[in-house]
Amino acid sequence: MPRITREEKARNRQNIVEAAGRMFRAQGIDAVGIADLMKEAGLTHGGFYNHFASKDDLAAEVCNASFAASLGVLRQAVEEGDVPAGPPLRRVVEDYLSAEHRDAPDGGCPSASLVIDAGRHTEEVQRSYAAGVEGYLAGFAGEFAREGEGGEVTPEEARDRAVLLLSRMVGAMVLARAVRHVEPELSDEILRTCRAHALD
Amino acid sequence: MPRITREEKARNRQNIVEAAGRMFRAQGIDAVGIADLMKEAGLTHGGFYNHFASKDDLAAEVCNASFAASLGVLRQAVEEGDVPAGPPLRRVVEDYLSAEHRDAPDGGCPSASLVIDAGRHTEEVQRSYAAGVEGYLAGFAGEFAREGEGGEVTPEEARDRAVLLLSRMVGAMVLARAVRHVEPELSDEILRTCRAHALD
DNA sequence: TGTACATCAGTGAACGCGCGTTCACTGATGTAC
DNA sequence: TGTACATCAGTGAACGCGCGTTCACTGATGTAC
Repeated sequence: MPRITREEKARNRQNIVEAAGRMFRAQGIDAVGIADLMKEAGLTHGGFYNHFASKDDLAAEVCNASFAASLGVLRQAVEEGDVPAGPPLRRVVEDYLSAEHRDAPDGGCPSASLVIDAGRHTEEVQRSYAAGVEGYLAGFAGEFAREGEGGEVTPEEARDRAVLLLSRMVGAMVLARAVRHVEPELSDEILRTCRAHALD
Repeated sequence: MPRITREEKARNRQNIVEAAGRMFRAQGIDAVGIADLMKEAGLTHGGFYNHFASKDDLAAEVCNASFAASLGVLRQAVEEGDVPAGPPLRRVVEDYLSAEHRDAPDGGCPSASLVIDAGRHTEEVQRSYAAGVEGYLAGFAGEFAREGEGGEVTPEEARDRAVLLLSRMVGAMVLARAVRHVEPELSDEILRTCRAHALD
């Protein structure tokens, strides 16, 4: 059947990146084999190297793509203000520290799901991850600055608060996920407590 | 040369657990091979199964041992109050969120170094991890209760603060480690900011 | 526009490697008398 | 206490497996005329 159209090739590549994005976040980069993710993308494993130089090459691109998608969702939540009411950052916290986010890492924040994986891979992956973290921090800091409209919040304070918020949310999420299967109540408690006090 | 003394066997077993404790925390459980860690313990790989039923069996024991050792160090810091002055929990935060702890995960807190690994292994490993987290929380909560001596701190508040503190410290540490090689300044900033505000 | 040919994405077998685990063997230790 | 024998911790080769990666092959697409 091959050879295929240029558009089809592009679509296949996109499918690989998206499948890997879900699988890497859910299971970890090393736990997902090339054959697994190619199958998930509807292809066979041999063609992988028509698209990427190596698995680490894909991992770096996946990291970028996952952060981009995740930041997009975040920004949308901030602007549109769907279900949970209140100021944007409060809504972000509610979404982030929800049981749904804990139980579906495949579509969630890569800061949390790839935080250990990133450091154990290529420098390219690490750069990609660090850039994503910076993106999150910038988004949060901007929102803190906007909320403190009276002028009492300096850029430095906004930045500090962003760092504190991300650290808290990432810590709560990784801990909640780690104990979820054996201590569901502890897992819920961590989310609940941090949800209530994350913006203190 | 074998067979060896019972005491020697016990010492060998201890060496394996300690070597694995360091290596698992530094590199992750999956990144360390049986042969690697047996070599580090001064043995050859074949003898591993004279001591443990499987790698996961060892991982669970290592998780327990690492938490026990780590909690011991913590308790000691609280009681003895070495270099950094101030109330115990302040000293714990300073130690925990230090560059030294970030750069030497092999002797550090398993809550941070094994947080992702735990969830990806046996239920036994997860139980072992969860028990360690509970140990940390109990220790922190006890200290919060002791510090709020005027009676204004209820047990529930002490517990909440413990959950918040651990989440913040774990989040800051895993993030700082993840970006350390490519964005050392960001890594330092995360530690510095959280050190300054962890007990707010 | 039509034709001839080069390109190249996908396929699936194969390669080399390292992993967790098993095994036959060794010989000093532990034990029964 | 001394002797004879069973035990079993350590050794290192070997096994099976799955991984990332390579490769020869196919045949529809893209392109040059």
